[in-house]
Order: sequence, then C-alpha cells, then structure tokens
Amino acid sequence: MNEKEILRLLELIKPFPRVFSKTIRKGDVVADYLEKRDRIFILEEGEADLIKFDTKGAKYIQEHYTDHDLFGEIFHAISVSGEYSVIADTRCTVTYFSLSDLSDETASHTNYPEIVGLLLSIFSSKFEQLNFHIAMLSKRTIRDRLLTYFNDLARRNYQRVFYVPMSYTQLADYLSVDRSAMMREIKNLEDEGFIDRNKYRIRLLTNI
Amino acid sequence: MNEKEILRLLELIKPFPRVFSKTIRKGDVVADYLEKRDRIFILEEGEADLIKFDTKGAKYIQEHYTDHDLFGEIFHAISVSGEYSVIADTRCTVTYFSLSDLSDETASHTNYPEIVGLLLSIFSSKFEQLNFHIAMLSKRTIRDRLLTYFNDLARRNYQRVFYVPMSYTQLADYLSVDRSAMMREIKNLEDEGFIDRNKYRIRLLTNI
DNA sequence: TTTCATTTGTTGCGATTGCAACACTTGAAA
DNA sequence: TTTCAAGTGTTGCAATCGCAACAAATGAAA
Repeated sequence: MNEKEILRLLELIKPFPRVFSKTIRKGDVVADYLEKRDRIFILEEGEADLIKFDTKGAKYIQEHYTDHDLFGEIFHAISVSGEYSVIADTRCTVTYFSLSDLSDETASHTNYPEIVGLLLSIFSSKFEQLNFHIAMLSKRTIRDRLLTYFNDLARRNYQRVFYVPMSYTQLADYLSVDRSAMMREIKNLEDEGFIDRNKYRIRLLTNI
Repeated sequence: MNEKEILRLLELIKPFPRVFSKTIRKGDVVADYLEKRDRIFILEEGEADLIKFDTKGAKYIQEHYTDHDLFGEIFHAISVSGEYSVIADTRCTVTYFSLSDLSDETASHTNYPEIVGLLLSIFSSKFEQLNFHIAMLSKRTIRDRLLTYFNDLARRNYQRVFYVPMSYTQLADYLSVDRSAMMREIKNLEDEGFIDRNKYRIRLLTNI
C-alpha cells in the first residue's frame, strides 16, 4: 500500500468531526468484527493483529498490521463460522471512520475530489491484493501456491532474493494449506533446486 | 449487484464526454484484458463471456455477463499466465469509462457526491463477492467448498431450494477443483442425504 | 431432423495432502 | 537467567483429490 497516500488522506480527513482517533493499550480490542459495517481503520502507530476465534474457541492470528496499515470489515473474507477481533500488539493509535459518513461529511468540501481520489486508489490496491489472493488460492497444489507467492514477492522486490514477511505458520494460513505439508513442500523445492533458503531468506533459482 | 444503482449511475454519467458507449456484434471482442488499467465496463444489453486463453492456446469461459453486469480489470484475478478477453455472446451494448478520468471529469459537477456514493456502493458489493470467493477457496475439501457455496446461494435466495446459476463445468472452475472430482462429491452429498438434486435444482437437507 | 460440439456423469489409479504426533529452536516475559 | 509458550522441522499413514478416459445426454446450428 502506498504510505504517502495514507498519510495524505489522514491529513485531509482528520479535521472532520466524524473521523475519530483513539489510543489503545496493548492487549485491548482495537475493533470488533461482529457486525459488517463500512468502517475503515488506519493504524497510525503501533502494531495489531486480526484474530480469529473459531467455533471451538481456539484463536488464530489471521493478519498482522503495522504503521499506516489499513483494515476494515469490507476488506476481509469473514468466514461464516467464528468471530474476529483486532487486538493491539503494542500501544496503538488508530484513526477510523464510516465510509458513508465520511462521504456525506466531506461532499461539499474543497478537498472532496482529492479525498475521493485517494480512497479510490486505496481501493484499487485492495482489489489487487484480493485478486492476487484468489489467483494464488486457485492453484491446486501447495507447490504452485508457494511458487506463485514467491514469484510475487520477488517481482515486488525487483530481486530473486527476498524475505518472507510473516511466520511460516501465518504463511500456511494465507496459502490455506496444512503447515506441515507446506514445510515438506518447501523442503522438496530446496532439494530439487528450485529455491535456496535460510530461515526467512529465500532465493529463487528458476524462471518459472 | 444492485441493478437500480447501476441504472442510476448510467443515467448520471452518460452525458460526460469521456464516458463511452458502443455496440458490439456477436463474436466480437468487447474488451481486451491485456493491460491492467482502471477501466470499468457496464453491459447495458446483451450477453458476454470473459474468456481465458492459457499458454497452450486453449480457451475457457471464466465468467458470463448479462444485462447490467459490471466488469473490468480491477475486479479480476488475472493469473500470471494466459490472456483474457471479453467476447460478445449476442449483440451487446456496453458503456465504459476510466475510473480516474470519470473522477476528474465529474469532480466539479453537482452530481459528483451521488456518483461517488454509487461507485463506493458498487465497490463494496465487489469486495463482498471477492471476500466470499476467498473464504470459499480457503476451505480445504471439495465438500466444504460446495457446502459453503450452496449455503450462500440458499441464504441469498431466502430458501433451501435454489438453482445453480451456472454450468457444473463453470462451477468447478469457480470452486477451483477438478470437475469430475466435484461431480463425485456432489453424488456423495446426495447419497449421504445432505442434498437433494435434480439437474441444477438443489435442496439443502441439513443445517450446516 | 440430423449433426456435432459441449456438458454431464462415472470410474480406477496414483499423487498429493491433511492429520497426528513429537522433538527441537526461538524469543519474550518473569 | 530461567521459564514457557509459540513457532519450526520432520515423518508415517490414511483420506482426498486430480488426472485420464470414456459413455451418455444435451442443445444449438445446419
């Protein structure tokens, strides 16, 4: 996501009364995903996790957010079963607003077109992310999912060497495969000479 | 997607010079998905298919569009390999525009807030669709994918009886599973008393 | 009405995957 | 520094899936 755009958006919208900011202490709930609404949250400072509680009460970290990350109900695949919360990992400052409220409130303002432009740009990035996720999940083998994901990382890094930006447990969740099966397949890719790996540092050795 | 909103949007934006309309003859190309741009297409009349050509040249129908459907590069998971085109199935009338051009052009107009509101609403629906697709693809068995999909159809139909709105070949593609394996699993669901089926008419018999 | 391409329906088989189980490593809090 | 929860790495095994192959049904065009 473009950090400059997020900062500019914050600058433009903060003066409006229905754009809220608050500070959350470590461990506290940033946002509940109980009801599907059109709220958008911007994490200004700190770190937070999107946590899923499944039907058995077990909890999983679904996503991790840092400075200037953006989240909200409409950007997420909230599965049918289970509840979601965003929990502060450290002390957090978050700014949030309802999309429709913001639109109403800023409509007559001089900066409205710029605000809209920024929102549309942010939405485009989110569409891109979701579309990539779908394209990746449409691959039918763990190997293809890994290679699709790795190639994307390399492409966005302009290099064949990159660091996996999350834990392997989280990666397995993102790829929606069993973690142990994924580790086995990573090992296979190493053994067969497709990748070179050192913990989270990976180098692609082929042109697939 | 809300048809009323699409119609209202068309009404509002058609007068602008950089909103284009054209008629396409059956079999002709409505839009090429070669370059990723921010164009949005609204099919006003007729039917069209999103076709994928894979690396071997084989073609697949990826999606089917009818009156007042909406498509465009940003809404799609364009996989790495292969090319896409939208081909007219019958004579079509299509209206299209570049999102940024439209925003620029209408920014100073009285109807700008309403146009923006409609666009945001349309985007929200698309996010919902993509998020559902991801939630469904995150299921690891064909059975779970089918039940997730069927339950959604039933929910949106307010009934446990519904019609699968596409061919089983297309459904297998949407669920991203092998067609024969999917047919086998549908048969299993019938045999085990989870569903009742007559061609495309399905009745859910359980409360999962 | 006939033709023919497309879709549906079915099965066997081998490959891949999820699951369970366990040891080892890591890193943050006490 | 110690403790302990969380993540990593590995393996056997059974379940599921994709693939290939083919027959039957369907439906649109000639």
